[in-house]
Amino acid sequence: MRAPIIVWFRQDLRLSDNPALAAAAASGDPILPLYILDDGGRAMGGASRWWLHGSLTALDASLKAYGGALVLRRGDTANILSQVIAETGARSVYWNRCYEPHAIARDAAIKSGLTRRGIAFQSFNASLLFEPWTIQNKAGGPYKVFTQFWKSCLSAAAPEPPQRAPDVRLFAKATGDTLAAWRLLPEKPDWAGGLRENWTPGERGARALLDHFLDEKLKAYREARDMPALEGTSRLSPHLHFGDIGPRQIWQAARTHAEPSANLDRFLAEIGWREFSYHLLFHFAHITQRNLRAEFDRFPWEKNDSALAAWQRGRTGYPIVDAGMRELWHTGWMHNRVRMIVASFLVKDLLIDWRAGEAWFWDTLADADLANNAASWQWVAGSGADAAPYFRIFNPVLQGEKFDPQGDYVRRYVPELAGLPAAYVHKPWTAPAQILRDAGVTLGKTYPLPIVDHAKARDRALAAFATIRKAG
DNA sequence: TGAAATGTTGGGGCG
DNA sequence: ACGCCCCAACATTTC
Repeated sequence: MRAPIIVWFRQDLRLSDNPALAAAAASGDPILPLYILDDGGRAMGGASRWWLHGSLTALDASLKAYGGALVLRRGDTANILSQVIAETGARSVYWNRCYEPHAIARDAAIKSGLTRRGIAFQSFNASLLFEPWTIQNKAGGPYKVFTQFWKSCLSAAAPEPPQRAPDVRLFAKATGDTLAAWRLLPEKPDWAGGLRENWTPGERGARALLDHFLDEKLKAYREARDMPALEGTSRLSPHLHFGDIGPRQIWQAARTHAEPSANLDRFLAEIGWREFSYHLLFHFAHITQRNLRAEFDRFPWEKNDSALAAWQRGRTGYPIVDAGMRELWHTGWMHNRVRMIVASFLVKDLLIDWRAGEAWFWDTLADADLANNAASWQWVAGSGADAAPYFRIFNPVLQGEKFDPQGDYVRRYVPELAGLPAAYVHKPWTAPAQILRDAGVTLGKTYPLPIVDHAKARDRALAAFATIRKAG
């Protein structure tokens, strides 16, 4: 028996468009598919763990169809790899690249360890259309402005077409954990009902969602993408995070499915924002912790635990904000337009540090992704690259009325307001007493009064912004 | 990938 | 008929 190749799965939990797996399969050597759960890094949130369970289940099932099985190990990544190499006599390890700072450092250490022991390794790109070091501005540096970045990407060499799932014929075996033993699913209480109703983790679920989006949604994408009551977006973000699907597959499917159009360009540009986040994180690794724009280090954030808690639980008294936060809590996901609204509210109306919002999203989003999360929060806060200027402050009432005109989104996630007519559903405190009574709403009791006055909060935010602008 | 404040314009009411 | 005022409606500027 020939020595096996370990295919180390990470954020590429799929068989198609998986260059590491394809290369291993092409070698003709037996393949040992391995996934390592390493609790050493930033702890995964509950919704992410739920999703990971589903993706690993699906990947294992796909491998079993070929007569293989996914080997699960838990512990320090480098130690696990050493053990598996020793146990199986593997002579090489293939994987697809990750781009988070800790992953880069970890993988560098692993590579030197493998080199020392004479174990071959190869890494591939499965997760990005344009790897961060391949795109640079005229000065040879990283981009800090999205439109320029994306223009540069679009004029660069086109992404490789995705590869089909290889016909894997030969597997190596090794012992491993059962997935159940990892206890990734919530037990007492089982809060994952909303996730199960909304999502099908894994490669097939991702492909079905993509096809549905291209068939039904793309033609109206530009308008519908901002309406949270509609399913106008692809909802692929958690699948992309775990690698149930890769951006090359989305890119190719979208471009072969649809004629060139503003809708298509806009959709691909959203994939571009993901690329931009990875570009930023790679070149400015500190953005997960620190402001990209240093003048924000002086920003007078306020510590306000009760306001933070009200925001987290969807009890701010602003219906569109509360609907978004409850959608997140219930489904592990939030519509993009609403993410911007709730983030603006936290940072600008409550003056709470974006890092508190980033941490909450990290804990609760199924698509929690270091690059996207940090870059997007800094974008909203104004401290990031190509950021919204700080004075661009969303009015939660106007945003609600503009993007959820009938109030359907609010009614879905804030059922205690469901009886209010559209004219008041985004500002219940302005409703006449009789209308509130008819709707069964008692403000301050069945639904909170606004925890801040937006007009005052806006003035306060502008004043806070002025303090860092003058000084710097 | 805003909103509010301020400025401008033009139609209609009215003396 | 004319000038004046009011104020939507729209545009521009500012935060």
